[in-house]
Amino acid sequence: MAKSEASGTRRALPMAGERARAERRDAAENRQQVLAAASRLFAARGVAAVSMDEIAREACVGKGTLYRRYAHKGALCQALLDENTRRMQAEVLDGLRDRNRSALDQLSSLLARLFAHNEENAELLGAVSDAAFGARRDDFYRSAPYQWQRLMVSGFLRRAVADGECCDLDIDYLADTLLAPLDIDLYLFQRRALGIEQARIVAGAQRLLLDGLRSRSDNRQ
Amino acid sequence: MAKSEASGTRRALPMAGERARAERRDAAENRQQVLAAASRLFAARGVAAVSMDEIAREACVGKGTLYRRYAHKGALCQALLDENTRRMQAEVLDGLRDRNRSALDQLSSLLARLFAHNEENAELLGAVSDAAFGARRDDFYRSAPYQWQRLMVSGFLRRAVADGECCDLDIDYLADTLLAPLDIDLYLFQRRALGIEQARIVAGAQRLLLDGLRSRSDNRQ
DNA sequence: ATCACAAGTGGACAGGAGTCCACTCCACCA
DNA sequence: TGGTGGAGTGGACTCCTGTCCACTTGTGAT
Repeated sequence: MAKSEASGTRRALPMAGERARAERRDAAENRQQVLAAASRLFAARGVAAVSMDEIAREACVGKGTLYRRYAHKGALCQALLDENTRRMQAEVLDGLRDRNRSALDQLSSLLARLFAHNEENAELLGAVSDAAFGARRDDFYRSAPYQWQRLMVSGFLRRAVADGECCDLDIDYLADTLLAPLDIDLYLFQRRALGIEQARIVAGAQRLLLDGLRSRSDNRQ
Repeated sequence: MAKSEASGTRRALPMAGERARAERRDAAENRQQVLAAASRLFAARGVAAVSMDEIAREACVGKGTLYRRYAHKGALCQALLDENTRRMQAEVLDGLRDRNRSALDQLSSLLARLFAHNEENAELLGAVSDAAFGARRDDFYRSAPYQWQRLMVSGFLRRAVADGECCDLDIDYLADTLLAPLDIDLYLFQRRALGIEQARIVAGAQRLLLDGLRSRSDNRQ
């Protein structure tokens, strides 16, 4: 439940070249309190039913403190997702070692892993999406987890073109477009409202997208 | 600005088999007031900057009245979009007359027309999307305009399979998935943040999706 | 014309998000 | 070891959404 950034270390910005001061001890404690409280309340009553006020109260912290750390509920949910996100990323990176697989094959696996991530973290991902509106419309697309996905996809695409698996592609456009079917709102609609099982979704997406990318001799225009 | 449902007719539910009473004259007037006020304020200051309170005030109507008609700001925006939506639908239906074009060709045109619709109505579509969160998560996917799009797409897919343009497809899954790249948040990100022009988006989507659908002899699994 | 009642009205209210800012406290430096 | 500046704190406050409900009005039936 505690994210690794917060547990153990006291550094706020572990990046290279930091001028940042150490995170204060009380601040670090409060950060823990907040994440623990949120995770407790969410588990008990569901993300949607818990207000930021309540989280602050449960964490014995003022609202200002809560908002200083997490600009909105979506950011807090991102933080709670952090551990799962890292695990997923590590798994994907692990699969990358197998140099025998073609770029498109690996892209196909990535998609499967990302759909699984959707399935496993549906509620928090939904909350993240809920918070992205108005001025925050593209917060999601600018977020680190999404940009990581985008980076992976465009890497695969570049390699696929280099290896002659595809004729040339508009990679900058496609990177985001290939990820579009993963949209959590769409995914939840297909899973829950239409009752389509995860495996069918993954298979459908892989077939559509991979066939759409693959080189073909009779490629018009 | 006034939607046709409200202008001229006084019937609230023009469906067959209606037991519904006529819409009261005062109610009809207020409906007009509300739409006019909203359209005025939105034009002046942007959708996001206008609150429901203000719209009610500007329309000389109580908040209760406003909410009776439009459950939330998103629904109001849908209503304002109505006229444009109808026009777009009529155009698409018109293009359907040309019986010489293959189903996939027509699907391709549909996509182009839908992207244009996105472009022309970006702000209101964004507001509709903003309102769809939490319990309203899939309001968008259940809305009449979206269901119409879905219907068109699955119709084309069915015809494409029947005509042998595609080998068999998971139409129920694909109908929504083909529409995923039209997601207004994604579209706005690509247009504004990435600076990709509309034509490039349309071309990219058409190529990816249509090639993904088309029958191919070396089609694995 | 008049009546009964459903439809329509509007403002008070509840509750949540997010801001603001005067105040506290601690990590670092000299 | 003490002083200090900036990070951290918390709660009052604003603004907004959406609900509720007592009241009003128009409509179709008689």
